[in-house]
Amino acid sequence: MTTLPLTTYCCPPLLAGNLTAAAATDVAALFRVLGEPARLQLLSLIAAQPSEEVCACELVEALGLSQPTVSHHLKVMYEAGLLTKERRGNWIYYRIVRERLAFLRQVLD
Amino acid sequence: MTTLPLTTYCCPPLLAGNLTAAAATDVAALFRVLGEPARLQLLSLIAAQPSEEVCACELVEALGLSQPTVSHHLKVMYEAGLLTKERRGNWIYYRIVRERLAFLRQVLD
DNA sequence: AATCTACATCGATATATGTCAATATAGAAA
DNA sequence: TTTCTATATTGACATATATCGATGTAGATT
Repeated sequence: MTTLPLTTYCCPPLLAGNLTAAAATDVAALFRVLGEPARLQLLSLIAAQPSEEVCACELVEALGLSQPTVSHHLKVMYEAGLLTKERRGNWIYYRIVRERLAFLRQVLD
Repeated sequence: MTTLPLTTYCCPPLLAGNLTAAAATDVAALFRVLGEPARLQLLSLIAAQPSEEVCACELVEALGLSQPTVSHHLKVMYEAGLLTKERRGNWIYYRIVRERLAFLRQVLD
Protein backbone atom coordinates (compact mmCIF):
# COMPACT_ATOMS: atom_id res chain seq x y z
CA MET A 1 0.00 0.00 0.00
CA THR A 2 1.30 3.42 -0.92
CA THR A 3 0.46 6.45 1.11
CA LEU A 4 0.29 9.97 -0.10
CA PRO A 5 3.13 11.98 1.40
CA LEU A 6 1.90 14.39 3.99
CA THR A 7 3.94 17.05 2.30
CA THR A 8 4.84 18.02 -1.22
CA TYR A 9 6.94 20.73 -2.76
CA CYS A 10 6.21 24.13 -1.53
CA CYS A 11 4.06 27.00 -2.52
CA PRO A 12 0.61 27.40 -3.95
CA PRO A 13 0.41 30.71 -5.82
CA LEU A 14 0.45 33.68 -3.56
CA LEU A 15 -2.05 36.46 -3.84
CA ALA A 16 -0.31 39.69 -4.57
CA GLY A 17 -0.45 41.85 -1.47
CA ASN A 18 -2.22 45.12 -2.06
CA LEU A 19 0.75 47.10 -0.81
CA THR A 20 3.13 48.09 -3.58
CA ALA A 21 6.82 48.47 -2.91
CA ALA A 22 6.57 52.21 -3.38
CA ALA A 23 3.67 52.55 -0.97
CA ALA A 24 5.47 50.35 1.53
CA THR A 25 8.46 52.68 1.40
CA ASP A 26 6.32 55.73 2.08
CA VAL A 27 4.34 54.23 4.92
CA ALA A 28 7.44 52.72 6.47
CA ALA A 29 9.09 56.12 6.52
CA LEU A 30 6.17 57.41 8.58
CA PHE A 31 6.28 54.53 11.02
CA ARG A 32 10.02 54.96 11.38
CA VAL A 33 9.43 58.52 12.50
CA LEU A 34 7.26 57.15 15.31
CA GLY A 35 9.87 54.54 16.10
CA GLU A 36 11.81 56.80 18.47
CA PRO A 37 10.92 57.12 22.14
CA ALA A 38 11.86 60.79 22.21
CA ARG A 39 9.55 61.58 19.33
CA LEU A 40 6.66 59.69 20.87
CA GLN A 41 7.16 61.65 24.07
CA LEU A 42 7.14 64.88 22.12
CA LEU A 43 3.87 63.90 20.49
CA SER A 44 2.42 62.95 23.85
CA LEU A 45 3.47 66.25 25.40
CA ILE A 46 1.97 68.26 22.59
CA ALA A 47 -1.22 66.22 22.60
CA ALA A 48 -1.58 66.69 26.36
CA GLN A 49 -1.70 70.47 26.08
CA PRO A 50 -5.19 71.93 26.26
CA SER A 51 -4.12 74.57 23.74
CA GLU A 52 -3.03 71.73 21.45
CA GLU A 53 0.17 73.59 20.76
CA VAL A 54 3.52 73.79 22.52
CA CYS A 55 6.51 76.04 22.04
CA ALA A 56 9.74 74.23 21.37
CA CYS A 57 11.47 75.53 24.47
CA GLU A 58 9.01 73.78 26.74
CA LEU A 59 9.73 70.53 25.01
CA VAL A 60 13.46 70.86 25.53
CA GLU A 61 12.97 71.16 29.26
CA ALA A 62 10.50 68.33 29.45
CA LEU A 63 12.56 65.72 27.65
CA GLY A 64 15.95 66.00 29.26
CA LEU A 65 17.65 65.98 25.87
CA SER A 66 19.80 68.71 24.41
CA GLN A 67 18.20 71.54 22.50
CA PRO A 68 19.76 70.49 19.17
CA THR A 69 18.48 66.96 19.62
CA VAL A 70 14.94 68.11 20.32
CA SER A 71 15.14 70.49 17.39
CA HIS A 72 16.23 67.60 15.21
CA HIS A 73 13.32 65.41 16.29
CA LEU A 74 10.83 68.20 15.75
CA LYS A 75 12.21 68.75 12.28
CA VAL A 76 11.91 65.06 11.45
CA MET A 77 8.27 65.04 12.53
CA TYR A 78 7.56 68.31 10.76
CA GLU A 79 9.01 67.02 7.50
CA ALA A 80 7.00 63.83 7.88
CA GLY A 81 3.86 65.92 8.02
CA LEU A 82 3.11 64.97 11.61
CA LEU A 83 3.54 68.49 12.99
CA THR A 84 2.86 72.02 11.87
CA LYS A 85 4.83 74.95 13.18
CA GLU A 86 4.04 78.60 13.54
CA ARG A 87 6.33 81.39 14.62
CA ARG A 88 4.99 83.96 17.09
CA GLY A 89 7.59 86.36 18.38
CA ASN A 90 10.68 84.50 19.44
CA TRP A 91 8.91 81.19 19.78
CA ILE A 92 7.80 78.50 17.47
CA TYR A 93 4.66 76.62 18.32
CA TYR A 94 4.11 73.08 17.19
CA ARG A 95 0.79 71.35 16.62
CA ILE A 96 -0.07 67.77 15.81
CA VAL A 97 -1.52 67.00 12.39
CA ARG A 98 -4.24 64.61 13.46
CA GLU A 99 -5.12 63.58 9.91
CA ARG A 100 -1.65 62.15 9.57
CA LEU A 101 -2.13 59.95 12.61
CA ALA A 102 -5.54 58.97 11.33
CA PHE A 103 -3.94 57.87 8.09
CA LEU A 104 -1.61 55.55 9.95
CA ARG A 105 -4.49 54.17 12.00
CA GLN A 106 -6.22 53.33 8.76
CA VAL A 107 -3.12 51.62 7.37
CA LEU A 108 -3.19 49.28 10.36
CA ASP A 109 -6.34 47.67 8.93
CA MET B 1 4.55 106.05 27.20
CA THR B 2 5.54 102.52 28.04
CA THR B 3 4.06 99.56 26.25
CA LEU B 4 3.80 96.07 27.49
CA PRO B 5 6.19 93.85 25.57
CA LEU B 6 4.41 91.52 23.23
CA THR B 7 6.56 88.74 24.54
CA THR B 8 8.00 87.67 27.83
CA TYR B 9 10.27 84.90 28.99
CA CYS B 10 9.31 81.50 27.93
CA CYS B 11 7.32 78.65 29.29
CA PRO B 12 4.13 78.33 31.29
CA PRO B 13 4.19 75.01 33.15
CA LEU B 14 3.80 72.04 30.89
CA LEU B 15 1.33 69.30 31.60
CA ALA B 16 3.12 66.05 31.99
CA GLY B 17 2.43 63.93 28.95
CA ASN B 18 0.73 60.70 29.86
CA LEU B 19 3.42 58.67 28.08
CA THR B 20 6.23 57.64 30.39
CA ALA B 21 9.74 57.21 29.08
CA ALA B 22 9.51 53.47 29.59
CA ALA B 23 6.22 53.19 27.73
CA ALA B 24 7.59 55.37 24.95
CA THR B 25 10.51 52.99 24.55
CA ASP B 26 8.22 49.98 24.27
CA VAL B 27 5.81 51.53 21.82
CA ALA B 28 8.62 53.01 19.75
CA ALA B 29 10.16 49.55 19.41
CA LEU B 30 6.90 48.34 17.91
CA PHE B 31 6.64 51.22 15.47
CA ARG B 32 10.25 50.72 14.47
CA VAL B 33 9.39 47.17 13.47
CA LEU B 34 6.80 48.59 11.09
CA GLY B 35 9.30 51.14 9.85
CA GLU B 36 10.73 48.84 7.21
CA PRO B 37 9.20 48.54 3.73
CA ALA B 38 10.04 44.84 3.51
CA ARG B 39 8.25 44.10 6.77
CA LEU B 40 5.17 46.05 5.74
CA GLN B 41 5.06 44.08 2.52
CA LEU B 42 5.34 40.85 4.47
CA LEU B 43 2.41 41.89 6.63
CA SER B 44 0.43 42.87 3.57
CA LEU B 45 1.13 39.56 1.87
CA ILE B 46 0.09 37.57 4.91
CA ALA B 47 -3.02 39.66 5.43
CA ALA B 48 -4.02 39.20 1.79
CA GLN B 49 -4.16 35.42 2.12
CA PRO B 50 -7.67 34.03 2.54
CA SER B 51 -6.21 31.39 4.86
CA GLU B 52 -4.68 34.22 6.91
CA GLU B 53 -1.46 32.27 7.05
CA VAL B 54 1.55 32.01 4.75
CA CYS B 55 4.53 29.71 4.73
CA ALA B 56 7.86 31.47 4.80
CA CYS B 57 9.01 30.11 1.47
CA GLU B 58 6.22 31.90 -0.36
CA LEU B 59 7.27 35.15 1.19
CA VAL B 60 10.85 34.76 0.04
CA GLU B 61 9.71 34.42 -3.55
CA ALA B 62 7.30 37.32 -3.32
CA LEU B 63 9.68 39.91 -1.94
CA GLY B 64 12.75 39.55 -4.10
CA LEU B 65 14.99 39.54 -1.07
CA SER B 66 17.32 36.76 0.00
CA GLN B 67 16.03 33.96 2.18
CA PRO B 68 18.19 35.00 5.18
CA THR B 69 16.90 38.54 4.94
CA VAL B 70 13.27 37.48 4.87
CA SER B 71 13.95 35.10 7.74
CA HIS B 72 15.44 37.97 9.68
CA HIS B 73 12.42 40.20 9.11
CA LEU B 74 10.01 37.45 10.10
CA LYS B 75 11.98 36.89 13.27
CA VAL B 76 11.89 40.58 14.12
CA MET B 77 8.13 40.68 13.70
CA TYR B 78 7.67 37.42 15.58
CA GLU B 79 9.69 38.69 18.52
CA ALA B 80 7.71 41.92 18.48
CA GLY B 81 4.54 39.90 18.90
CA LEU B 82 3.20 40.87 15.49
CA LEU B 83 3.31 37.34 14.09
CA THR B 84 2.78 33.82 15.33
CA LYS B 85 4.43 30.85 13.71
CA GLU B 86 3.52 27.19 13.53
CA ARG B 87 5.54 24.38 12.10
CA ARG B 88 3.72 21.84 9.94
CA GLY B 89 6.00 19.37 8.22
CA ASN B 90 8.92 21.16 6.65
CA TRP B 91 7.18 24.48 6.58
CA ILE B 92 6.53 27.23 9.02
CA TYR B 93 3.33 29.16 8.72
CA TYR B 94 3.05 32.73 9.88
CA ARG B 95 -0.08 34.52 11.01
CA ILE B 96 -0.72 38.11 11.94
CA VAL B 97 -1.53 38.92 15.55
CA ARG B 98 -4.34 41.36 14.97
CA GLU B 99 -4.59 42.40 18.60
CA ARG B 100 -1.07 43.77 18.31
CA LEU B 101 -2.03 45.98 15.40
CA ALA B 102 -5.15 47.03 17.25
CA PHE B 103 -2.97 48.10 20.16
CA LEU B 104 -0.96 50.36 17.91
CA ARG B 105 -4.12 51.81 16.39
CA GLN B 106 -5.24 52.67 19.87
CA VAL B 107 -1.93 54.31 20.72
CA LEU B 108 -2.46 56.66 17.78
CA ASP B 109 -5.28 58.30 19.76
C1' DA C 1 21.90 6.24 7.34
C1' DA C 2 21.94 9.34 3.64
C1' DT C 3 19.74 12.99 1.31
C1' DC C 4 16.73 16.66 0.39
C1' DT C 5 13.87 20.78 1.54
C1' DA C 6 12.84 24.66 4.46
C1' DC C 7 14.36 27.70 7.68
C1' DA C 8 17.75 29.81 10.96
C1' DT C 9 22.18 31.57 12.33
C1' DC C 10 26.79 33.56 11.58
C1' DG C 11 30.09 36.86 9.95
C1' DA C 12 30.96 40.83 7.36
C1' DT C 13 29.79 45.17 5.38
C1' DA C 14 27.45 49.33 4.29
C1' DT C 15 24.21 52.65 5.54
C1' DA C 16 21.25 55.25 8.55
C1' DT C 17 20.55 57.91 12.46
C1' DG C 18 20.46 59.55 17.46
C1' DT C 19 23.19 62.44 20.18
C1' DC C 20 25.82 66.47 21.64
C1' DA C 21 29.11 70.61 21.59
C1' DA C 22 29.92 74.42 18.94
C1' DT C 23 28.24 77.73 15.99
C1' DA C 24 24.95 80.18 13.05
C1' DT C 25 20.52 82.57 12.32
C1' DA C 26 16.23 85.11 13.14
C1' DG C 27 13.65 88.17 15.58
C1' DA C 28 12.71 91.14 19.70
C1' DA C 29 14.20 94.39 23.14
C1' DA C 30 17.07 98.12 24.71
C1' DT D 1 23.18 98.97 16.45
C1' DT D 2 23.98 96.03 19.99
C1' DT D 3 22.45 92.46 22.81
C1' DC D 4 19.63 88.80 24.22
C1' DT D 5 16.47 84.76 23.57
C1' DA D 6 14.83 80.93 20.88
C1' DT D 7 15.63 77.88 17.33
C1' DA D 8 18.30 75.75 13.53
C1' DT D 9 22.43 73.92 11.45
C1' DT D 10 27.01 71.81 11.32
C1' DG D 11 30.44 68.40 12.30
C1' DA D 12 31.76 64.40 14.67
C1' DC D 13 30.97 60.13 16.79
C1' DA D 14 28.80 55.92 18.30
C1' DT D 15 25.29 52.69 17.67
C1' DA D 16 21.81 50.13 15.25
C1' DT D 17 20.41 47.49 11.54
C1' DA D 18 19.40 45.90 6.65
C1' DT D 19 21.51 42.96 3.56
C1' DC D 20 23.82 38.91 1.67
C1' DG D 21 26.88 34.62 1.14
C1' DA D 22 28.13 30.76 3.61
C1' DT D 23 26.95 27.51 6.77
C1' DG D 24 24.21 25.15 10.35
C1' DT D 25 19.89 22.77 11.89
C1' DA D 26 15.39 20.38 11.86
C1' DG D 27 12.32 17.39 9.92
C1' DA D 28 10.68 14.46 6.11
C1' DT D 29 11.56 11.16 2.42
C1' DT D 30 13.97 7.29 0.44
